[in-house]
Amino acid sequence: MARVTTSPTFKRLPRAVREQQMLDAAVRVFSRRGFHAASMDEIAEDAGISKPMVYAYLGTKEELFIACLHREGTRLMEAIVAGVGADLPPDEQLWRGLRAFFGFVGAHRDGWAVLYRQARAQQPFAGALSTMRERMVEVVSAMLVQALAAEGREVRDMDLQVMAYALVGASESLADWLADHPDADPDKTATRMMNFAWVGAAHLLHGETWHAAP
Amino acid sequence: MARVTTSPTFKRLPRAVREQQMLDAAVRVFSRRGFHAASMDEIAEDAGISKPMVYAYLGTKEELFIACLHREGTRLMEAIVAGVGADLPPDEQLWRGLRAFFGFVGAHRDGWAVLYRQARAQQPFAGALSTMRERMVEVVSAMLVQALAAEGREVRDMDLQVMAYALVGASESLADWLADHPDADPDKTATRMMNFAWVGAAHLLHGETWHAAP
DNA sequence: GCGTAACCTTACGTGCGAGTAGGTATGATG
DNA sequence: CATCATACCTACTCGCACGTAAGGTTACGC
Repeated sequence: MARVTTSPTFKRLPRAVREQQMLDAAVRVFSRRGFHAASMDEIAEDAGISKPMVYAYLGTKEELFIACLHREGTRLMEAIVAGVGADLPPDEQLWRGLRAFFGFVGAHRDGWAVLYRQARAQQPFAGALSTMRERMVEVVSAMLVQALAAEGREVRDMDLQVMAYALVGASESLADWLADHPDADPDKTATRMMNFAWVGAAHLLHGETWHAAP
Repeated sequence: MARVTTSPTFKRLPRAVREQQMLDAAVRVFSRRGFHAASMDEIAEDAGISKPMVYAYLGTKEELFIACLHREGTRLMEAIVAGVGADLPPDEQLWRGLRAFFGFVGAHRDGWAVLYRQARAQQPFAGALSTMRERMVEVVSAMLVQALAAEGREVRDMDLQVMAYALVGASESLADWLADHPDADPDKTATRMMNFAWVGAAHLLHGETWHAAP
């Protein structure tokens, strides 16, 4: 033991910085290996640090994963709410929301999308994720309610909820597709989603098409 | 060693039967634990058999999982193609397809849905699953092409593919929802999906509604 | 009735990876 | 310069679960 320490090629860094580096590494490794197959050793190595540091700063493997989930989730939410204005017409709101969403996923392909896939499958995290999804469904539902109010119509709560769920689900699916196709264009994907969701298949087939305002 | 064998409460069974029991158990355990957290011991115990039997009949853990995936996937596909007639009008085709799909998921809640979630997340199986998904997208695409031909229209291949993808994705999402809500009714879910997919949000909001033929 | 093949078991070997013990450098503060 | 906290490391322990060796027991054909 007591080997001469490796030449101090890398400087010491304050905790906050290292934590971010670790989270970056963790997201990378979790996304390419999956939660269980990812080893703490690999994460530590990828972060350019040794394992006990990870335990010291971010705690156990589960806690680390939760931290990843939390950071990425927050970023996504912020990206979306930053894009969508509150008192715009519903189609414009939806369009901006989708645009922000797919833009974000496109910029964080391997990071976010696969992390999402992970959380959905692994038992302990399903809860944490579904909370986030609930929030998105809430947002979409609210939007739909607003649109309905403007029309003077009403729809049963359940139907609305499920519709919002379908919308969110379809978006997640296309996000997966986007994450797997590096050449695909986020904006184009958003436009396609918009057409599917807003105009509807039947009217799409009749030639009706929604498009972004010029 | 050489303990007196446990009283032969359970008879010896032919291979084919035991294999099915093992697959049943495997689906149950994989779905409630996730691939990695599931142990071969637990699967064996759940099947009422000892571990080496599982290895003898179905092979390694990965192979076992693939076998589950294969059986469930085949069943689903059969359920769907059995339901949908080839030369019906497109909306009727879609409706029957959705009905069959949600009916199947409703009947195999914990089994199929969670298994699907697993395969999507775990590295080695993503391929096997995506093959199946491709087939479904193919089917849906073909249906859309047929519908378009009837209208004398044309759409770029890419757009069509992505639309089919969105449709399949939205369905999978609602299937997840269905799997998590034991009280929900599969047919009702199918109807909601049909409304979302066929009529489109915009026209739904204007009061237009698709419904099953009486 | 007796061999042979299929069915089924208990009881391991083994490797990998989560988590930890205990110690070393380095910078800030008096 | 002492001293204290923070950053960081090497080198372990330990349990879990995959996969297997080696052997028992029932059925069935001849």
